[in-house]
Amino acid sequence: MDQRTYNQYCATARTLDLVGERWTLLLIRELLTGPKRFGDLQASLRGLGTGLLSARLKHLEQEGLARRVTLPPPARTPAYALTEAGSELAPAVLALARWGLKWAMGERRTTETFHPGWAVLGLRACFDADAAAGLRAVYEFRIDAETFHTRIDDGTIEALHGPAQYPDATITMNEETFLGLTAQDRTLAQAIETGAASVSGDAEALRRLKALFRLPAPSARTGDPSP
Amino acid sequence: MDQRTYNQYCATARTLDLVGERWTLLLIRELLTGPKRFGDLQASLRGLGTGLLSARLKHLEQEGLARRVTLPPPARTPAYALTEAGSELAPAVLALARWGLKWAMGERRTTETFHPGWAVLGLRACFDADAAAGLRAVYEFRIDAETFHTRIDDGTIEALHGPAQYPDATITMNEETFLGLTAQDRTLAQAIETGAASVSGDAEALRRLKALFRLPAPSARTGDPSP
DNA sequence: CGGCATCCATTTTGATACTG
DNA sequence: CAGTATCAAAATGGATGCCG
Repeated sequence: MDQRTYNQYCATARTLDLVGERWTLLLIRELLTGPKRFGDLQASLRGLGTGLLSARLKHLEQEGLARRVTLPPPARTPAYALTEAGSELAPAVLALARWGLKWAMGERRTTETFHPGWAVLGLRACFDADAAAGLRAVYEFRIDAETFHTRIDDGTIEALHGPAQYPDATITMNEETFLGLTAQDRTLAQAIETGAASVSGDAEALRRLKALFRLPAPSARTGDPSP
Repeated sequence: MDQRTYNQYCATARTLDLVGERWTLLLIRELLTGPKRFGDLQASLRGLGTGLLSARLKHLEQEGLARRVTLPPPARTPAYALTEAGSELAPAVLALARWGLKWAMGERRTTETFHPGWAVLGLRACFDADAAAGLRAVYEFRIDAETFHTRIDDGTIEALHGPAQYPDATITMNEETFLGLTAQDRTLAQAIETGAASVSGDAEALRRLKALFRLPAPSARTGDPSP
């Protein structure tokens, strides 16, 4: 919010003054998985027009949360990346995502768009650091046309859009199968058995994969008091 | 957002559909420190009109995040409290607050309002669980007319508006002194020395107090790339 | 493709007046 | 107090059209 500030000397309000406007946190969600071009951003955010996208990006740039970069060769096209300050919004975005996974997901509505790329952040949201103790591995996921990867290093995780340079293991499936996994309709093992998913690469890394990410058990929101 | 949904099958977007509208997260911030009456909420949120406040509360109620309660005797007046689902937004709100403490606070602007009550959540945001190992104590804070307290129990913290029933220690100061502490202009020890703050109660609890809360070092937002 | 400018219908909001 | 009703101002969404 630019002119429309909350005018509160409060850390939460000051933060929301910067990133609380419509679309802004979703824009940051997109950028948290790596630099994106203007068109990619717009394609991911149906309903956000070019004018508003442009204004939001300018605002983030002005406030030191994002900056324009030129993608390395051979792309050389302009893109947007988060600054350090912007990247550090990850804990907040992940907390919102975790809440949503538990309290707000349910069935996919027919009007809703979906991009496998959104699951990249889901990996971070569901990552179980304890389960990754002593593990060092790079996994590459290929869901339909989208590729992303995650680098686990002993309790830390990095999850980015795009292919990995040297993946230890690769997991491939289509979008429908992938949605089935996130909805916990079936497990990865089951998907592999039926041929809906395929894996390749380091056997040990693949064996440890399933323990790394823990989806919260979905709950229904009721009028019950807080415990 | 009611009609205006992002229409994305994504946990972050679904969450923001529920709580991403203007004022909503600040409303939840208020309720995270205990039930509040309609008038209290409006007083804390300058600029939020009665109409919008009413609409937001209705929306939160409808979505199972808050509910109307009747305050226990002798008050008996209607108020609003969070449900379990609403309370679990605390990690997200605290993450936004932590980000703001590091990247967005700086000087207080002359137009900005301030309520000591906002610091209640700050206590949770800055709480260092490790430093609280083996500690069990209730602290009561009195800043001008506002009173709040925090109950520490071996790595867990609860922070609520209002007085504590059996505080182990009490800390008293005025708003200006309190702001000086949060701005790290001086320490609590210094404030006590100059008589700006006073403490009473269990000496051991007071001795451990200063280690419990760690304010992040403020940083400036620049265009630097994320590391 | 990457972006800005413009126009316009619809929503959201802010501010204030008003009622039980 | 706790809200409802009302209205003007601002933000948004969608559709272009334009330019490098």
